[in-house]
Amino acid sequence: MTSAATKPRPRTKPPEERRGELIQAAYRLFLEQGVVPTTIEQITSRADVAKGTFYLYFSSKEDVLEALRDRFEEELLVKVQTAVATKAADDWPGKLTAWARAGVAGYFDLKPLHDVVFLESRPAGTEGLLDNALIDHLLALLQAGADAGAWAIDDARFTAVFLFNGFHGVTDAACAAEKQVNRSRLIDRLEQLCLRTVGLNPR
Amino acid sequence: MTSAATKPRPRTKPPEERRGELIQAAYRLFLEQGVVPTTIEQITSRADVAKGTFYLYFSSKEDVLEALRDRFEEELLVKVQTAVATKAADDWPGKLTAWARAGVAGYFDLKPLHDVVFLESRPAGTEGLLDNALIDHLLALLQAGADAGAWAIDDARFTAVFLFNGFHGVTDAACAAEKQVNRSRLIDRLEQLCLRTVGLNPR
Amino acid sequence: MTSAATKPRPRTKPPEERRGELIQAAYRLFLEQGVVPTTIEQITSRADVAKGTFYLYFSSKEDVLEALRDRFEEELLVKVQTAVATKAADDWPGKLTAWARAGVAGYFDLKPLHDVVFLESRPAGTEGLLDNALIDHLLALLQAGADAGAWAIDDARFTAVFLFNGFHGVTDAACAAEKQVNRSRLIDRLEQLCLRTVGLNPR
Amino acid sequence: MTSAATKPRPRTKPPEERRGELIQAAYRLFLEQGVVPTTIEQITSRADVAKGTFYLYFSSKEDVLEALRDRFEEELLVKVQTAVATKAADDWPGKLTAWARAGVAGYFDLKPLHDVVFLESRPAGTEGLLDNALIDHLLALLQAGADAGAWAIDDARFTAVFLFNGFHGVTDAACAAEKQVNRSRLIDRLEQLCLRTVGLNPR
DNA sequence: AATGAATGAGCGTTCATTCAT
DNA sequence: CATGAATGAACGCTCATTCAT
Repeated sequence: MTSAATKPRPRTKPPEERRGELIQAAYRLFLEQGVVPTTIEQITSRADVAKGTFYLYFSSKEDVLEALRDRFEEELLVKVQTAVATKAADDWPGKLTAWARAGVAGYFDLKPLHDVVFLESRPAGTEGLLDNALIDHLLALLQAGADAGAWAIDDARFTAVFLFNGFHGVTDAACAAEKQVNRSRLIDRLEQLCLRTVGLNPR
Repeated sequence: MTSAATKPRPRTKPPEERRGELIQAAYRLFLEQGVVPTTIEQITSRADVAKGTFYLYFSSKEDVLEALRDRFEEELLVKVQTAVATKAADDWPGKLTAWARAGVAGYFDLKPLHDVVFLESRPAGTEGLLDNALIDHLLALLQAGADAGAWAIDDARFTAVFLFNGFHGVTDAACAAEKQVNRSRLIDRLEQLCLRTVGLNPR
Repeated sequence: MTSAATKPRPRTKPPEERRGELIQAAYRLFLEQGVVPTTIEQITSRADVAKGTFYLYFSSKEDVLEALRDRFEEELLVKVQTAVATKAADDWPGKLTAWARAGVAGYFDLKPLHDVVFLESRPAGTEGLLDNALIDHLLALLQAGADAGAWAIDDARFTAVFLFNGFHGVTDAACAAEKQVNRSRLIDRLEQLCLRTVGLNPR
Repeated sequence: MTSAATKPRPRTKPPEERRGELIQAAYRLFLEQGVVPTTIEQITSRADVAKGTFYLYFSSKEDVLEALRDRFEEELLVKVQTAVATKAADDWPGKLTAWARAGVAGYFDLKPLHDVVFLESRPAGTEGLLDNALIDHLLALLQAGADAGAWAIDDARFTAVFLFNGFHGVTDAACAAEKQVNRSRLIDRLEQLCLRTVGLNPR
């Protein structure tokens, strides 16, 4: 009974592409209206597929958020890893400050995504711990520096968690201050605190 | 048609009491099943009042959470203030470590409440900044210590935010590690980092 | 436990006064927001009494509307009766046109009340018949005129209903035309139709 | 877990059919119990669909009433137009009385529907004017007759409104008189008044 | 693979009415 | 007479999910 004039849209696409389109549609809607008010129907409509198709790729809205969280972590981790790697192998303070600098820059770049996936929704567990890939990377850095005698820390994981959360807090605070913060001042101060945290007391 | 056995429950109570019972009922349910799955009906049923009565005291579920948030902040602030006040007026490192110690203890005590009101639900704004009463108190402490020449910090607010978030993160992490963590070790390490953060480098 | 500062408002008033205040409060609210959206609470609050007091004077919202309907009918009837009575006993066309003229004027004056009680709510029965006091009065007039040989009508009640509804319709239509209609033209035309209806064909 | 006996009712139907079934279910319920007491749930239950399905086709109960109103107006208009069209082009009194005759017959036939959509609920505006398609049709008829010199009327719209409302009132009154009224007598009298209204004074 | 009509449990919210004080 | 805290039935509406096509 469907009219012959129905446009013969290609009824199929590579799964990865479909999935990506759905994620992108969801992301934009989350940004525009928030996570909770966004309905599956809006997502599929934006992605130009039928409602049922959503469930071919995801099992729920939470599932999409999971995917976005992975994306966030991955992107930020790459930025930080790259920045740290540019430093000389034995320039441990340099590596640490590069970590801070890249972290700040990355957070600012990914702020919208970050807010959607960590503020508006709730992963599952406890909170700061959940940016785990970042913390693990920082942990490895701190441990390596300690092993090399660059600084003295009692418990690398403890320090990593502390440092990461402190960094996270001040960066959030800076973002929250509406007007474009003085980012270089933020980095300066953060660098100082990073160094202090590992027992390197400049000045 | 109502059975003669209908209990003649007192039809009225002091408003503060009713309100308190509703808050308490909601709190317990939030703890047991989480915030989102808890319905107004369950709350009123637990508080042994009719559904409509809820709306005499609150305008929505979010409203109850607000009340719980206020309760959390108030209780924690009192604990911290009290602890800091016990220290000699010029014992700045002592005050700072007392802050950390009381903060940890308080967080452990109030953890369930904390999780309900800050992890499961979302206040409004950005996150760590929102424990504002705590940060403000710490800010005042840092500023006073700096004025007294006890330590050197560039930006008291920045440092307070950093310190608070670092503290928050490690405490959360400790709580998350299911087994009863070694709390004194946590406090020791946190004290060290607090002192380092303000430029006092022990050892 | 109530504070001694509570104003000692006179706790009692003559019943008729209380009742009148409630009716007046309800009427104003019906006008402002419509009948359905107006709650008992708003009415009592406006009348500055407690909710329960309403039920001392009325059994429901419908009950208040009933009272307002009575008021409307009474007021309009008086206007019309008065106008008709000014005419000479044998001036039947004069009486009929006076009826129309006073009816139009009365409707215009009482329009807000009319709309509240006849348009927004529903009396009970069928509609046009319900302005019964008016129709009965018109019926008596038509019958008397017919008996006096002033006009020829087959069925006085039938004619009264027809005339009343025609009159009602054109008056409503005139009111509905936002801008202040030319009321004298309305009356002129209506007079003509009244006379034609009873078989007096002017011109 | 659903019983194996769950009937595999066809999950889909042509939209127009579904819509029609919902309208019909609503209509019957409105008739049986009135508009206000009828709930969406009853409508869907009667139509043998789920509650949510209602909102696929209508946005509210008022929306269904709108549909019923359209149906009423359309049906009555067709009856009247057809009747008028049977008369000779120059038989103006014939056309007018045919209008009245068909109108009465139509009202009697559609009375239940009429009461539901115009008495129990409220369209939006002022009342009698709202049967506009009917009035417009009558207006055209009166105007054409006047242009042809068949009768003399000052203001065709005014006369149409008057006539329509008079007709409506007497028809309602006749319906309201429970016992099957003498319909031919009603029509006779109405015809006479129609003619008088346009200045044709029989006898 | 894709569709989208249909589902229905579930929720928040309102408010007329009661009755112990 | 008057109060107003408490009631609780009732309702409209949403939307994640299913499944026959």
